[in-house]
Amino acid sequence: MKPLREASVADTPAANLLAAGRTDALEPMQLRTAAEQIADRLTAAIALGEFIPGQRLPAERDLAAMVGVSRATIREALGRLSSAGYVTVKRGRHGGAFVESGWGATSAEVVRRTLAENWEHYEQLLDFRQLMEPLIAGLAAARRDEDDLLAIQAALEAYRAAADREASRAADEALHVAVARATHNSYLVSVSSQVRMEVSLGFSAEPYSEAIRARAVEDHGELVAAVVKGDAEAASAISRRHFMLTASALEDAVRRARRETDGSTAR
Amino acid sequence: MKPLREASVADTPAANLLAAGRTDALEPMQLRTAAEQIADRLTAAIALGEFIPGQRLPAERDLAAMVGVSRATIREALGRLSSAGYVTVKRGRHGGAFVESGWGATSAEVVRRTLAENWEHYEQLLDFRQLMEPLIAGLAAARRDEDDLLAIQAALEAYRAAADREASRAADEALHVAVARATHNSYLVSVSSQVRMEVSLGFSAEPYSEAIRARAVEDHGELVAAVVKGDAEAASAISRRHFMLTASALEDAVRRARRETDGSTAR
DNA sequence: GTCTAATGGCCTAATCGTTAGACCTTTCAC
DNA sequence: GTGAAAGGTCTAACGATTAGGCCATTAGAC
Repeated sequence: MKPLREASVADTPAANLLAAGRTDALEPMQLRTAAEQIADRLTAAIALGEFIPGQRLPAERDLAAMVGVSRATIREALGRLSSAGYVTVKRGRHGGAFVESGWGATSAEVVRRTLAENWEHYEQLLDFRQLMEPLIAGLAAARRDEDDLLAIQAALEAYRAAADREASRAADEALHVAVARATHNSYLVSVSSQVRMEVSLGFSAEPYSEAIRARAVEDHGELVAAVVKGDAEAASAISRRHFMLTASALEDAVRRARRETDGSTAR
Repeated sequence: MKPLREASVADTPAANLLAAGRTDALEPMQLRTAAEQIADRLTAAIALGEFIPGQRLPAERDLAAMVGVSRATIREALGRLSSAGYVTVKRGRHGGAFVESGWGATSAEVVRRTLAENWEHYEQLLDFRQLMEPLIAGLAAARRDEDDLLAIQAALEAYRAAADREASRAADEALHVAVARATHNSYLVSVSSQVRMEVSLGFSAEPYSEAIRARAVEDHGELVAAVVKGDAEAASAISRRHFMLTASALEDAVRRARRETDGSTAR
């Protein structure tokens, strides 16, 4: 059987860092081949907007050199991305693996089912994000130096200028990385980045509309202002408010999706 | 050359979750064999006190069955633990791999050098711990239910009853796990556990004395009381104080060690 | 229109980690 | 002493990975 969980969206990279419910030292090991791990990395990179839709990944031979692995392995990994619908591959000169937009070959249906199945997991993920991000924002305000401010303000400008949804997401990621870096603690940078990745992979369609974006632009402006002023309290509060909003939007969306799914399928 | 970093203490399992400075998707991959991963897991389990010194690990054939891997692979992993000095292996009936006490075949000298080399890393680790633990304590106080309280109080009793240093560490771990569980967020449980593991592996000799233990017993008592009362503020404050103390003790110890090392070797 | 360079697609031989299983050796409890 | 429970060792087979070469397709340069 196994109609779902074949190459589903949240499947590939879920077994990742922070993985809730972890490695109790004597649990069966899940052997992961190099190709799988590379596929996970690339998926994560796409999810985090390091490659935006329409963009071409490096050539297979270049990827192989960069990652330090043979071309055959890279091809295996790309094959997975391709059959999961994240990229499409074209041949010939200037061919390559191009990031799909819409994320959607592996349609929303699968996403919805996966999400509904792991709902408790995602509740905890959102909860965790709402705890960490205000902490990070407050700390960034307290610790930022001149270089941090420059990076943050540049990222904010880029966010304001972002034209479409995809550019917006990439800029959002960059901004949050810049803020996290301002804490001068690499653990926080790492944790926040991984949380964003999991959120992005889990909820492959984060709610987006002109209204939401307008709101986000405003929030980000306020957040950056607080960080610039060095007002930790304010930065923390703004961050908390911001993520409460987006989280409840997500929760609404999922609840709606869940109702549909429960209606159409048994179990 | 390469006199250090051969099988040094912090070496094996450092490339782990939370790993500060992580996977930028196109960085060279570090292929890790199953044996390496299992060795890391076992090392972590020992570091976290899941196996205490003198205790015997399960028989190779049993480990193989438990982890879901062949005996040859288990032997490879145990070989690493053994040559790193974490366990010693005895043959014959009732033989097996026994956890070393003192942690010390891989003597303090190596530890000191490794620590001094990665000092910025450990500063960030301690910083991170001082941020996360108060958050966890406060949240535990706010969210704990009856079951959590039972578990926490049992762990506290066990800690009070712990006879020697090793038992004390195992009980400490259990108590902190119980508190983290009370947050009802598996990400927090996971993060705090991993931080404790890294601290334990990095500073293989956490300061210990009757005075320190007495202080810890007191702190833990107060912390648990605050959690029981549901007083998040107090729990958070106590936790902050507690970890500030232990962190500065660690920093002192390392500074002292560093001075020695700098005196004896020319970088 | 033809050529050419850059790209993906495909094949092969060799290496290495892993498996399953058998058998040997050591040690201790009875 | 004997037997059972452990670690120690060997082998044949498999699968993932590598290094390298060659083919097929395509876009741009001329």
